[in-house]
Amino acid sequence: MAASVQLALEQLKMNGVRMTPQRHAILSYLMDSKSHPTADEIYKALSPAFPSMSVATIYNNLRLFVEAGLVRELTYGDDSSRFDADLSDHYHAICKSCGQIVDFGYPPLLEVEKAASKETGFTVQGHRMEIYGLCSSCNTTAK
Amino acid sequence: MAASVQLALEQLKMNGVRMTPQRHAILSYLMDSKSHPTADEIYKALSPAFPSMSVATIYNNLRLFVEAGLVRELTYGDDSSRFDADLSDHYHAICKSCGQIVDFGYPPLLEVEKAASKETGFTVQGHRMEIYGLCSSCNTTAK
DNA sequence: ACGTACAATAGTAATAACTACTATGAAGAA
DNA sequence: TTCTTCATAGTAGTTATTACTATTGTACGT
Repeated sequence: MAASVQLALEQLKMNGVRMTPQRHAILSYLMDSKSHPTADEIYKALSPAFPSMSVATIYNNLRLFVEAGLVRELTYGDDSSRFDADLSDHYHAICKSCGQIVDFGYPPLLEVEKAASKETGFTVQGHRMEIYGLCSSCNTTAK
Repeated sequence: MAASVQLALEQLKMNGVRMTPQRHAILSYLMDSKSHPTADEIYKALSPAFPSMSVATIYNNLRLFVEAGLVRELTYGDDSSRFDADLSDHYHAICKSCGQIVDFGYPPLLEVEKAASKETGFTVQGHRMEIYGLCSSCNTTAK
């Protein structure tokens, strides 16, 4: 885990991006976390270690990571963006009750991309797919 | 088209929802439009006919329609929500350059829902899928 | 090690989408 | 027509995110 953070930062350094403690902390947190945190959650999580860190720094770095292709931004419905540093092929299942996001694997939907390209004339670059429902714990708790 | 607006409003009336000119106009506009407008676009489009209409009214009614299942809310990335009154089974292709949203048909991805349910333990209620890329006109214009 | 250049940070102000609130006005039943 | 109640307009408030600027810190060259 920590190794790939180093690797990612090396890769950034090539483009004139400097390595700062804050940047390192944000990326590490994202890569270690499986919970697809929001900017605010990252802010709160790192506040103890960086009491003077600004929210703007979080946003700046998240945007940087997204532009560098190290992190993916998820815009799920009503509230704030979530961020995912897991670049492997996977999709998300989102609980409508508790908001939890769970990863699941499935072969990429290339068929759909092809069909869409044919029907719309688009040059397809990618797609996004999510499953909505109730997670197992919400399912047993709620009626 | 106009007939189904009437039908929809009849259906709403059963739940104590009144039929107002503004409400009618918003729903008609949505049902006639194929462009998946934002709240602000609807506001601007109806302003000539309803110069005194409030943005709050737009949002109130959109929420009402969404809760009644007459309209679907699309949260595409950075900017504001878009709304779609086409309830038939279809997906969206979104141009990364101009932001245009084009409908395309494809059989519902029930296989994925089943697989996700099996892997995550979710009770699946639905899914969302979009294709991202360049529309045909942006593709020829841009390099 | 030291100095320098320039990117990054902190802090705050600004923006934008959306929601909450309240007094007035209109739908629709009796 | 009259009354009840929901809807609207207008505005103030909230929240996520961005813009801006002075200061700080990184990393490269020496």
